[in-house]
Amino acid sequence: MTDYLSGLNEPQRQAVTHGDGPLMIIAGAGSGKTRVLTYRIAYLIENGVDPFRILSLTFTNKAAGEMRQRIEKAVGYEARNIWMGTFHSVFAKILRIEARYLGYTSDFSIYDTDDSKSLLRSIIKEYKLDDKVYKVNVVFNRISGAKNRLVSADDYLNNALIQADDAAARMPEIGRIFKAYTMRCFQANAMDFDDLLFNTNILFRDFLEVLNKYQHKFKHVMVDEFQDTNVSQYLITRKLSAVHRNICVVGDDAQSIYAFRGANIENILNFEKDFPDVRTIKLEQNYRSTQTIVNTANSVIARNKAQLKKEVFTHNDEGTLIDVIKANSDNEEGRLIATAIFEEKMQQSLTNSHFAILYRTNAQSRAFEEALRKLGVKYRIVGGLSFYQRKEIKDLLAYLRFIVNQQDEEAFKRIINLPKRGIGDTTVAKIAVTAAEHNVSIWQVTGHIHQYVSGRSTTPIEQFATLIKSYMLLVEQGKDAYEMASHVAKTSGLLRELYEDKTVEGLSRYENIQELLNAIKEFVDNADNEDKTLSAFLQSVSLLTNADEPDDDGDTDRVTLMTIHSAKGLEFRNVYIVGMEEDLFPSQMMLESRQDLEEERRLFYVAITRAERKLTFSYAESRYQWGRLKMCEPSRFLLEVDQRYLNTSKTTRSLNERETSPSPMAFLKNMTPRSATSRPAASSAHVPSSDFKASDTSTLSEGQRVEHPKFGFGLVSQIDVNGTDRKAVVKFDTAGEKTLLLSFAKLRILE
DNA sequence: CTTCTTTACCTTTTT
DNA sequence: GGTAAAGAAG
Repeated sequence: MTDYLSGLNEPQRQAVTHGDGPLMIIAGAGSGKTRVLTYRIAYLIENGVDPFRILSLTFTNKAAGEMRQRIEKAVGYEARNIWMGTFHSVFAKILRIEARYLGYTSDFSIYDTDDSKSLLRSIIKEYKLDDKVYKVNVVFNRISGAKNRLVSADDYLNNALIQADDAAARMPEIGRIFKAYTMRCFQANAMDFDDLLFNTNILFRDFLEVLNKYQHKFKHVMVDEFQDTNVSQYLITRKLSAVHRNICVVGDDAQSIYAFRGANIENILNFEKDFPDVRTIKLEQNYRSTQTIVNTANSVIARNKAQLKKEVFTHNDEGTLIDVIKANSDNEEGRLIATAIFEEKMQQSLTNSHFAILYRTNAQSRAFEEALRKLGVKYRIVGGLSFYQRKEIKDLLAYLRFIVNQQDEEAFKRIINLPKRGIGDTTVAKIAVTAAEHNVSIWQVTGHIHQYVSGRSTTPIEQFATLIKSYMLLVEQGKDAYEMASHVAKTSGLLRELYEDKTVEGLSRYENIQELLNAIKEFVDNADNEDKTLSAFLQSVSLLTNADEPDDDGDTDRVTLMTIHSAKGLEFRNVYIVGMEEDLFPSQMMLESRQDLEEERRLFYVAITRAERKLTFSYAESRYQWGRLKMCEPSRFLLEVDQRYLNTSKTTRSLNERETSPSPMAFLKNMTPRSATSRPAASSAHVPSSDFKASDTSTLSEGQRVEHPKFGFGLVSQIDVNGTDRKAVVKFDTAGEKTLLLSFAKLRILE
């Protein structure tokens, strides 16, 4: 028996040593899931399974990398040979090998979401459809959703139900757009994120010899975060494991937070149908958190109806109560949290990396960044506008993409006039039309422009084509990714343009390009990467997840700021869940569009269970949104927590209200989220809210004096009309220079 | 064709 | 408030 097994509890040990046959592990939060998965792979290798024949699918590349390291510790360098990565990266790799079966070349481009939307925008325009009706985001989501259910463009068009749906939504042309989009991607030798999975399914469906090859190759298939896989992903793994039937899935239905992108909890139920001989093991003991945290999490998730039976418990100590912090504004919330972290760090002698601030949306990070910076606390932000989404980075990458794949329409559009060559939109459109008319590629037209078009702009176009050809020649001569990238940066004029820009942004862009070049150098120097071509680099870079961002320097002792979604799978000693306000968390959009409070609640559950020792909730009463102040109510989730576990004494600290304010507990109990009319009485010093009657504000105009139940008297300085949404900008006497944007309903006209 | 100005939309979450 | 598309002017 291997020695690492001794540290495991019984269900963990069973999961690790389970031999052949399907296995499902339902792993509660903090139950040592990663450990089990790691040991299980190590165990298989020790028992003679060839690492080459293990496929392990994880949620982020980083998770894969860490797991690989841990396995390496147990079984040695052989761990390098395991097929490990995200669904997208592993199947992109397979598609690259088998591209020709699908009519692609192995140099196919991967369109990110921006590319996809840009292409959709073009198509909607070309079809002369109203882009107010056909909103790119909506169209994109419809198409993406279809592909994740393995519905092709033709299926989509032939499906009466879907067509009726689209007609009802007054977007009957989505099917046609879908079809055109698919064709354009194919012509561009490009796949979007969904295509990587969709096309893998097609590959395995239509080319049995290919399916066979991989079915026999992978003796063991493991899927982590199984609750977040969609149908398309599930079918791939099911097919791959059909021969050996050694499929091991690990998941927790309580942590399913990606239904919005097609993840399907049903997969867990289907799994038992598809593999009737499955062995199911539940890991229910939490090793991560205090009893208070575990119990809090349980009290929250217990409200959900859709869930599997599971009893998460811990033998850890009770721990401290959960602090609840109330702030006047988002900025104050930032200051209070930053201060709390600073003090806690000093008192408990902790390091920055013990702390994480988790929020619902990326936009919330700003206030915390500012406050932490002022206190001199180092932090890192995961996600948000990632490095690879910055303009200058995408520009250089577009050059590289086009050099590798001249069919890449989106890359072409990006670089044809960058730096400025005097080639405008009209010319680009002319090229596109000409290409379509003659049924040739854009590159064919660009490369032989005089054959197709005559005009003044032919000279710069010829120069552009010559430039690209010179780059292509270098690739053929075997230059690696780094040599190519630095050569292109220098000779294309991109770097020069940024160098000449002496503004702060220009400087930072210049540095970003340098940083990208460093990253490429690292890629080339990394011995693990056998293929050092530009093409290989591009494939790897387009599938980085936002958890995969390189740390900007060696200083890893930083407070972590990120969305709850990004925090999945991580743990921190102290966790601050901030922005606990109705309409923010739970998100208004989620409630409106999908009416799915349960997924938001699972998200809350995930956030809570990230904490090991100490948890803090905070919310603000007002928040800047689109540059204007907006009033907020505490989240209903604060009421869903078993109140015994909360310490609300800190909610008073920030109150700049009168002595008459109620105790924080009373405040929490009285509040009724989502009903704007019944604010707690005591928060209005001027008018008890029960007496407050809004007057008819249809005649509200600038310069009028008004009264608000909470803020008292003020002067309307401006009327803000945004579509049907009319709001008043009111300057309040009490709030000093504060100007608030308020809906009419809460205002009473005086005089 | 470029540059400057105006307008609209935006904020869920991510591969 | 910040971006990106559209409009106006040179």
